[in-house]
Amino acid sequence: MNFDQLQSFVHVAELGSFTAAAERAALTQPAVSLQIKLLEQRLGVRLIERVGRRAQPTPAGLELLTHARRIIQELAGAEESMVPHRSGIAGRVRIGSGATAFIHLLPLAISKAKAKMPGLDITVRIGNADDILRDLEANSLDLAVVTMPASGRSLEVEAFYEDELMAVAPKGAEMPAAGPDAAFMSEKTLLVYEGGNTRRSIEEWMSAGGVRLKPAMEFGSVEAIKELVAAGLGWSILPGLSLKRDRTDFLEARPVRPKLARRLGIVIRRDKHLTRGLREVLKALRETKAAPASA
Amino acid sequence: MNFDQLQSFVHVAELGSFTAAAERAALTQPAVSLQIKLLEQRLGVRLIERVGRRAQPTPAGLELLTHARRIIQELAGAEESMVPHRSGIAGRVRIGSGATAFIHLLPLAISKAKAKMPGLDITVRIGNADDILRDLEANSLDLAVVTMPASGRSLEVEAFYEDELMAVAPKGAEMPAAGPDAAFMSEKTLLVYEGGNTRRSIEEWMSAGGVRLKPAMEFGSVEAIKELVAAGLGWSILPGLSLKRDRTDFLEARPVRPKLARRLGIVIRRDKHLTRGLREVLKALRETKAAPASA
DNA sequence: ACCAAAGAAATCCTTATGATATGAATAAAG
DNA sequence: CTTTATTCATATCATAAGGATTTCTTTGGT
Repeated sequence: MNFDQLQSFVHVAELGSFTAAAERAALTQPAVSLQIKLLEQRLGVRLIERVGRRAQPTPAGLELLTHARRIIQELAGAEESMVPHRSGIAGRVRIGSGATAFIHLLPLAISKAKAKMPGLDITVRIGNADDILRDLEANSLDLAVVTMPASGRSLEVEAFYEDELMAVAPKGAEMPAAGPDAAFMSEKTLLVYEGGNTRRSIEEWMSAGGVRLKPAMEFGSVEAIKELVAAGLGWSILPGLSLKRDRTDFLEARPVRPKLARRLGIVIRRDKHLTRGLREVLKALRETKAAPASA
Repeated sequence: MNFDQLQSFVHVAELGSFTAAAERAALTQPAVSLQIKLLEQRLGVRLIERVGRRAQPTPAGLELLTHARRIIQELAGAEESMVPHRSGIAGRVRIGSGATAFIHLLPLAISKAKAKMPGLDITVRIGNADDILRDLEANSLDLAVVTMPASGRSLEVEAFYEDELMAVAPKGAEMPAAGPDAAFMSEKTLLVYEGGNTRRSIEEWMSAGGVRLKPAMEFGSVEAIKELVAAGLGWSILPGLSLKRDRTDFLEARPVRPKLARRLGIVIRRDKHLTRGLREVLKALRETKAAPASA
């Protein structure tokens, strides 16, 4: 049972002639005869009544005609619906990211990609690196922006942004000009972001400085910590990214000594097919790297 | 663009695997790979994302999936619709009916239709009017015989049989010669058929007579009620149809006053194509109307 | 104007082969 | 002793070549 057979049948029924139907389908007349014959065999029903030189649908043919027309129309609709996808007008990119990277890095990149490709459908999932990477491996995400290192052998990591960690204090607090070191920081009331790679980096940095991290409180939100520090409740060590934009008039920030940075990476599956939308987003991200958070 | 290709695509998308899809279609895996590839080439869109050992539909694929499913379903419908026409004489008519109408009206009509068309395949579904009509609209039934009124804009109703409701009492009970009225009946122990249009008619009839229906017991089977009345457990009001045949020697039956009848209708879909089998059954039914339950 | 038969063309399927990812088992390191 | 790399076996999809089937055209009836 073929589309061609149905199409030919419709033509024959409409035109009342095998020859005319053949002509319209750019076929020879015997080909059409055969198609109808096969269709009739397949369905076990006579579809076209050959009387004299007229070809006329039987009752069964008449009923099939309505079905066939609908099927052909549906088919055209299916084809039609693929056009936006074909021309690269439509697309989808599912991004996973940590909260900080998302807030300060992705909006610009997303808007750039959207400007290039208005039909692009971008979704973002915020989560911790582990979950994000698991989803990436399961291919329920197309792209991730997470703190390195990112494990997983099926994943490809591209260094993307170096985000220096800063000591943060309330405005007016005194801070060593060369930057506070681990010993200095360990004497302050520390509000720390809980969990994640960033937290681990800070712990290692303090260990290297000979002291242990003794957080006074832990929070799940960098934004919350910023507010608390600004209100004078303690010090913190936060990603520079999160300090670029606002609250600078209530906060004192300086790079720690020795320098400590977390490196953000763009992660995709090694075998991921790069759609146009995905390429646009990647390009926009790499451009953002050059001029970060300038918005 | 082939049905097979679409079918394979649907299978791959649903099963998430080329190999599994191949197995289901009784093909080899490369055949399925090729079909998908050709389909993708034809449409100019990537439909299945092959990532790792999993296969999942792209956004374009997801959209095509809905179309493809519909097309395949339409095709099956087309094929199905040819079955009644097949081999001239064979066919199938699916009838839905209430239990009473079925037992006393349909057997005769069915045997008549079968005599005319021995190859005809007739199936009957018993149920309440609502379910039957729903199935009729869904085209999983071809014809229904139910108590009117039958709602449904896509349905065509033909009045078919007037079935007088009779007061039924155990043999020997005294009954007004002109027929019992509502007041009279309300003093008896009443066994009533539960639910349905017939029940509603009786309620209205008693309301019109100034009394309320106070059933002693309700049953789901007219046959059961007949037995109980015959056993002297009470009175009832039943369709005359159900009293024509048997048990007359144990039952006293008389039309109620004022006369009360339920009207049975033949219902088909307005756009239903009349196959020969269906026409035969309709004809047989209309003949039965003239000489009801004489068998 | 449609049907039938035979050869030609195209399509489609299968077998065989290769590449890649996954999962388990094993070895190495903190 | 748990965690992280490495290795190997296995499962999956892609590709290529050969062969079988289908389908079309040509030619000659009815």
